[in-house]
Amino acid sequence: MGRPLLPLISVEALTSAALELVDESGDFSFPKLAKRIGVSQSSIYNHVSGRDEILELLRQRIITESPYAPVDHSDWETALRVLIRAYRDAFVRHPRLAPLLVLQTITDPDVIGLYEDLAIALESAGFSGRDVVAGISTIDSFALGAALDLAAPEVVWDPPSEGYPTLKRAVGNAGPPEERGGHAFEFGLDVIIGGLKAKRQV
Amino acid sequence: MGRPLLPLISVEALTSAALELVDESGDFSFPKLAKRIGVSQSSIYNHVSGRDEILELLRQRIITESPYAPVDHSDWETALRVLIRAYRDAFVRHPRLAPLLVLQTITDPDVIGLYEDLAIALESAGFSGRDVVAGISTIDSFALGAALDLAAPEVVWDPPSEGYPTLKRAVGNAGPPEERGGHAFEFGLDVIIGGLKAKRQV
DNA sequence: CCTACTAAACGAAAGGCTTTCGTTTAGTAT
DNA sequence: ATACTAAACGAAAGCCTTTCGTTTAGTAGG
Repeated sequence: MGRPLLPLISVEALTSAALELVDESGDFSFPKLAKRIGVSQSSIYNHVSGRDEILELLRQRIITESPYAPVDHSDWETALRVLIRAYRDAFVRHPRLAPLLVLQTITDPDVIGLYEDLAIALESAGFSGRDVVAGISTIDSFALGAALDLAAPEVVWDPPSEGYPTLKRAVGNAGPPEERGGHAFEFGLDVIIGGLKAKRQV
Repeated sequence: MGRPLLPLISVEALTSAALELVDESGDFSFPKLAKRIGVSQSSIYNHVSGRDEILELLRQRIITESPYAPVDHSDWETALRVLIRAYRDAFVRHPRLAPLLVLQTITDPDVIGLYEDLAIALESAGFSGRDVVAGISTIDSFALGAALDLAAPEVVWDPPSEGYPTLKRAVGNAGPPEERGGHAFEFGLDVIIGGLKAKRQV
């Protein structure tokens, strides 16, 4: 077939198709990606270096899809809330992407920029030295975990028939699944902010 | 070859070999597993149903490998600290296992028992209704994130050469990598406990 | 004791995946 | 005009998980 008059593939189209596949089936592959765009598998390698690069493109796509307003670092609490919420919101629309990005090293500047803002907010909260990194780590764990929860809402919340009375009662009172994730996030956000406030004063 | 006089494969040996492979290379596969035990790939299916079952066996193995003492639920703060630490300790010896278990539905009763204990501790802390589930969710996110951090210590902490001054300064002050994970966990644990304390009084 | 049945090994192969390589053709620059 | 690069293709290598039929060892029933 040789080179076509107009390129059949673009990085943007590739990213969009991959995101669609992930939203629909929880994963993507080169055969399926190629089929959806209407090209052959091998042609994709003319535009990206491989699977990992596509994963990083997906991360960048969803992060830039839900931008956050410039944060005012004089109010560290509000700043932190905005940043953590932005991180989580990125995954709300594409929950099944979260598990795929866990194993992946972050290279996207937009994402690292978010970490930079987190570091600034923690410093203006009064933390310094290794506590800043520890704080980022804690926030990162929480936000990633919240995103994973969205992808697998049924994991823990359906205990076996025998035993576990307290857990079962709690789940029974937790309300519908859609609401649960949202409330859990708000609750956890309050816990993190409250905990940082308390620790700051020590 | 037919059936041997003594079985060549046991579920325990299978689990041990898979755990070794994960510790060494971050993953396992049927060909490598079979080679290590000295049998053929297909024979493994006489003992387990497939890959997912092996993953659940691995989860159970590391959880039961680091048991926690029975918790005294009259002291909810200590109880929570013990439980969260137990969860995290399970992954300290096998950090590369964490990413593999993320996508996996939890079926192991020992693990669900840990969630039951978490629910009891949160109730005795004064939480009720959907806040109990939200609290478990928050703790779960944090513990899982901490385990993932152990597996990928370099993930975030290597920003590009240009920009990101605050993040870079923080990383520079964070000390050696081995120490970093430990300190981050202790910091986060304090944040979570402190945040729960503060929220309880509202 | 003979006969069925189950358990546990095997090899072969189906069908998935990522990636590489050589080939062909279109555009671009010297 | 000639070389070089870009972007498509098919074919294939080399992984992976899982299934299937075959062979043989042990076990239970008559």
